[in-house]
Amino acid sequence: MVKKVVMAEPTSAASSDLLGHIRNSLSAFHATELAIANCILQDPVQVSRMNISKLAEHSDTSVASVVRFSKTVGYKGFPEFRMALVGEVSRMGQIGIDTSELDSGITVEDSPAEIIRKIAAADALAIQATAQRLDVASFSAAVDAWEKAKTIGLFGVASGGFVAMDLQLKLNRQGKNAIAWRDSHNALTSLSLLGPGDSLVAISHSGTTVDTVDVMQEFKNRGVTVILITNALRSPATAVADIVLFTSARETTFRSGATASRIAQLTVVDCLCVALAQRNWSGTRAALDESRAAVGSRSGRKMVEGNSRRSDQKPTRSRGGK
Amino acid sequence: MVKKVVMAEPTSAASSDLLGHIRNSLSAFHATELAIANCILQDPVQVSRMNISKLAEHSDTSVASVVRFSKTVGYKGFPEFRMALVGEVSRMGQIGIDTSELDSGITVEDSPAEIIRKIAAADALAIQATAQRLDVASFSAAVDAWEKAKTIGLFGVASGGFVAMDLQLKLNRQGKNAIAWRDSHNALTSLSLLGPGDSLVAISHSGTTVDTVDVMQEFKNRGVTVILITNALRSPATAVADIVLFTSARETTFRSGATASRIAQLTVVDCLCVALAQRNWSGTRAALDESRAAVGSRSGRKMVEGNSRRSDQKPTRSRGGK
DNA sequence: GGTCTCCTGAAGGTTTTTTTCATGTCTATC
DNA sequence: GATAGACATGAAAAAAACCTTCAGGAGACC
Repeated sequence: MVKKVVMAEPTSAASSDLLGHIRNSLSAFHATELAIANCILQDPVQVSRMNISKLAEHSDTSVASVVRFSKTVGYKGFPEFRMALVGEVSRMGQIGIDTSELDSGITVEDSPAEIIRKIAAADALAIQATAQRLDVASFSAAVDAWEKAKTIGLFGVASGGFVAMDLQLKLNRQGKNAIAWRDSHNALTSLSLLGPGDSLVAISHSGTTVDTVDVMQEFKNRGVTVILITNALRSPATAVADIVLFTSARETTFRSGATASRIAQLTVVDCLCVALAQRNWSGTRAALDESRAAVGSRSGRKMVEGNSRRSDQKPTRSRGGK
Repeated sequence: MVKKVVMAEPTSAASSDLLGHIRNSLSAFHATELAIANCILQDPVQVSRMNISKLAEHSDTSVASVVRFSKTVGYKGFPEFRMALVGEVSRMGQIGIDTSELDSGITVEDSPAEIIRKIAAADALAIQATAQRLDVASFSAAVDAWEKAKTIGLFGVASGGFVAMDLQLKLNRQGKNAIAWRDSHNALTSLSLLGPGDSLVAISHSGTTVDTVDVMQEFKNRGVTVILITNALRSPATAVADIVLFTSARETTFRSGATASRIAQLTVVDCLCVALAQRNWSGTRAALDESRAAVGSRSGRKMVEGNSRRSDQKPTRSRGGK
């Protein structure tokens, strides 16, 4: 009465290697089961989206056979099986954005869906690569410089200017004095706003923009700590900067290429701001902490709640719409 | 007016941040939706094994509400939703912490390296989740609208304004007429610049900014096609827009949270621009393409299967394969 | 060559999901 | 303050997906 000796443990939809299991069992399958198995192995992603009749049709078998197959490999029925397959596929998909594809860029034949996928992959990759390569020492040094600075100057041209302005917004929100300039004339006119101990952040993808280098040099001459955010390993700008933070966006064809870089810049800038906020916060928090310790009820290490000071945080629970 | 083209891509079982998306949208949900969402967030694993009636019962709602909920968060129906949930759960099980860590946010004790890692992870996730759930039909509709438009208006306040300006730069570079406004007064003063057939892009993370909604409404009254880029599932702004493109950035503690969203916005905007460029490009490039085809180097990797269920939707292009 | 076993698909029955519709609640407006 | 409209909600009917039963048929063994 026993049907078969295949079997995994029943109904464990979680972590078994379903596809491997099927592949291993190929020899034990009958004709129709084999047809179904091949369909599944050949394109699990597609199959995971089919309903039972689609799969039956696609494998030139019948609905009943698919049900039997599902049971044979160890599930209560087709829905169970499909859920396991979905889980498997989802896990597999997690592993790989294959980066080789990125270099090929976007072609005229690419569908909208493919465009989206490719660009998103490139952007996400840029962020991750940037985070990975970001030199922690330089990063900390930059935060130090910011913390020390009375005023922070920000400079970027074209799209880099938007990052600078964005950064100004973020810093101001923290109560930090910051001014963004988007052209060298304005920046140099305001030269006297910064002095020794202050800090200038220059944002330049290529690091070759003449204006940017000029501005950096002038401020540096005044004793201002110059921080550069750039994608280019070596450039006129890196030569001038005191602290360099590298983004790692790879250029792809068909796009201005700067977008991934800008996104990476934003991420870096965001990290810096959070790190700065963290310091201030822990500073103001120290007093509070001490007094609380004095009362003796010190329990939580978590900082999340309450005491929002001027910070832009929302209360943890109520998210969304403001 | 007519039906809006909203909602996320159907059948995407792969890697979007479903739970984060739900958590983000909590504030936009009604009572019953909230009950369902809480059930899901509280124990996704368990829920992923329930059928629709079990979930309805478990959340003290009705099956109809569960179906509506599934659609609201962007799936064609409950099975689709459950499959996505299964995928999510499966991945979480594999990686372990991952996304839950994001919610804990950044603590005072985090080292700079940890700050970088967490923020980068959040930003990268935002991009991937956004790409995954971006509705291809809406996306294409937006590109259509742009292609048709004589002039494109762009509106965003605060940091959304930077995205708008950035976008203007990109469009201008393509030779497309575009104007970015960063406050409603300027925008409304220039009302007459756009007319029927033209297009307005509004960028609003929360979708609740009064100025933005006002501007959208005014332009819509003039017959302008209004495109909205937002993170909020339901908001005053989504009610007005003709085409909605959703970003999926998860709010985290300790940060304004808008940064991940802004990065996602940039990615979306970049995709749109590339898609637009591709069309123009394919126009000028058609000849070349044909000649290439004549030589026979076209490798057809067409994806089969029009995936036709009851089509209450526009036949979006066949999705990209994997 | 006959019989037996067991695979196979079609048809019908059951469960699950979706849609429709009536009801109640909330909001906006006069 | 009352009324109309919009909208959320659940019950029930309709549709879809799924499972089981049953009869036919291919291959194996005697």
